[in-house]
Amino acid sequence: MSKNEFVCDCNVIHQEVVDSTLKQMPSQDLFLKLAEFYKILGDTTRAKILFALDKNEMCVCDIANVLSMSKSSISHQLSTLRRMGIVRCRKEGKEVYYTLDDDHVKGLFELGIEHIEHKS
Amino acid sequence: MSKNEFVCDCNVIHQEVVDSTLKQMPSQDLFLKLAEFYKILGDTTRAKILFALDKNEMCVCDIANVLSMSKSSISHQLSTLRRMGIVRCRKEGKEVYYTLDDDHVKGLFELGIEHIEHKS
DNA sequence: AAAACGATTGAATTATTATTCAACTATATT
DNA sequence: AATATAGTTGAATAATAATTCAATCGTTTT
Repeated sequence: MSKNEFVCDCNVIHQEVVDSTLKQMPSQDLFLKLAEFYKILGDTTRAKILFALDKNEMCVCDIANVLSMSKSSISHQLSTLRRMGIVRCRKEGKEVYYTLDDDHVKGLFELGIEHIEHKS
Repeated sequence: MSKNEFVCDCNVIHQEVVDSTLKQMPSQDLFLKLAEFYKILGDTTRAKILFALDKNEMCVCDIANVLSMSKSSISHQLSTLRRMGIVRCRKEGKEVYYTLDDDHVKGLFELGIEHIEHKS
């Protein structure tokens, strides 16, 4: 039985295409990891933070000021970026300074800008 | 007055850094467009659809079967992808066939995979 | 050692996205 | 023309993610 009644009620399924595609599909795990990665720049706050950090090392307060947002929300975002290994931080007295720690983010930016320019 | 009391209660702001960064920041509009673009692959459903379409042209029902999801949710996602100019469709009888219509998506994929491999 | 300050954290709230469900369109088949 | 089928759509619901708020931590200053 190749047709899954629960998924779809059609009978035009191109079974060969479906099967061959299924065989080539990466694992769910890979898709989850990819999605996690792309989500990084899929939020303007994070994108701005990363863009800013690409220019200068900054403390949380600086970033909050650049983005005109609360320290807390910036800190939350920084903590997810840190967890993902996209930014690194160093403590100096009471302040915590952040820097970019990933080579692929810049590539993402460029690709995105290319896309936008191409589509408009 | 350079210090914005409403944003942040600290007084360690590195004003030169903040100002210079602000000057270099792209417009809010650009960030919104970028975010919209990155969100495309930031969802496993869409990522899978695009990966599948990169392999073969498929009708909605095929895609639903590859992903084991309902026609409706696939159709919703396809409509946003179409709106963004990422996929194209062609009608043939009752069926609608979709194909990839963007050069940057493949680049995104590759960059993402690179990132994942690098970080693990 | 107390107070002040920069930053972080967890829980609650708000905002945003994805999926489902039911109704509907358009084409094809009888 | 009536019925069936592939796909779409809008509104409702469910799931996810971002921000706020209040409390807290660690370091420095007094």
